[in-house]
Amino acid sequence: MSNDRDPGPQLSRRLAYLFKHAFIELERLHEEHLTPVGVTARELGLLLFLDGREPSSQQDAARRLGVDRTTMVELLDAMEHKGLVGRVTDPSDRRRNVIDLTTAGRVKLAEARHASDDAERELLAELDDGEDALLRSLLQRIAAN
Amino acid sequence: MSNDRDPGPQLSRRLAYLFKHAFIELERLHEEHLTPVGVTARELGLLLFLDGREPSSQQDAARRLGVDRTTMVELLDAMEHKGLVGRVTDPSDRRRNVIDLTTAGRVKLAEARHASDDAERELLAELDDGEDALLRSLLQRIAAN
DNA sequence: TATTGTTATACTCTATAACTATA
DNA sequence: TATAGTTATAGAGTATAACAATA
Repeated sequence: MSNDRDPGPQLSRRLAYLFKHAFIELERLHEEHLTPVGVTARELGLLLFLDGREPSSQQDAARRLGVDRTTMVELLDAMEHKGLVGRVTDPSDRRRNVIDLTTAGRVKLAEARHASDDAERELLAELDDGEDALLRSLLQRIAAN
Repeated sequence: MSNDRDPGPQLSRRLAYLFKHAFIELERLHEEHLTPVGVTARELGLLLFLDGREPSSQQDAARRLGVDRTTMVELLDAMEHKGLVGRVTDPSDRRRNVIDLTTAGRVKLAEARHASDDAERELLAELDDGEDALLRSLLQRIAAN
């Protein structure tokens, strides 16, 4: 009996299989490259979201990142504990917490972004620069619809 | 406050975001198109795996589909109950179950494959045929490495 | 009355451990 | 002793419900 993981051509040529494979593999590469930096992929997502943007409430951030607000609480707890973000109650609406990047958060973001770039390059190692750009533009058009 | 789900350009141009979006959206489209057919995406995966292939043991199928053997038990329970697959104890090793597609399973596979084709077309609606083929070949090269 | 952040609880999905029958 | 299938249990991850503070 073969020990292989190949599910055969009927399945492995399906778009769902191909996207799942790329997604899972890129997640694995991100974990590999981000662990030494000390942030998770989701934390990098929030850092990228916060960078170069108006300060945002927790719920706005949660909505835009596609997590619910209870998950956002723990995510921010961890990041605040690491000193990457700060929570400040909005003076104009004291129910809201405004989230902002700390200086340490910006430094960590730069590191994490480089780690993510490495993960992307590793996934696309077989593609040349033109193919890399082409893939991104096709994916962006899919996401835009 | 905007009600949008846009996480901003810093994140939405990242490869991880783009792949995740395509993957999630295609999953959603599959659920939409497969529900009327009466199979799940994972069941379609197993049908595709079994089609045109030597009969396979449960564990071999599980390994190749990337699920563990306990999950395979419930998956096969459901499919056997629907009459799509049969379990036959292997005469040469009575510990093993050989899984085979029933006639009803082959009919259902054809329906489900069409539904999946529809889901793929809907995801790639913005792309022309050449771009569709290009995307698939790029993804296949990524998966092959 | 509605909304934000929070906490506690429930649910879903998958993995782990343990059992049986076969080898 | 080891492996295939099965079942029961545990764990991670996420969503739902309920609560206090504020609007």
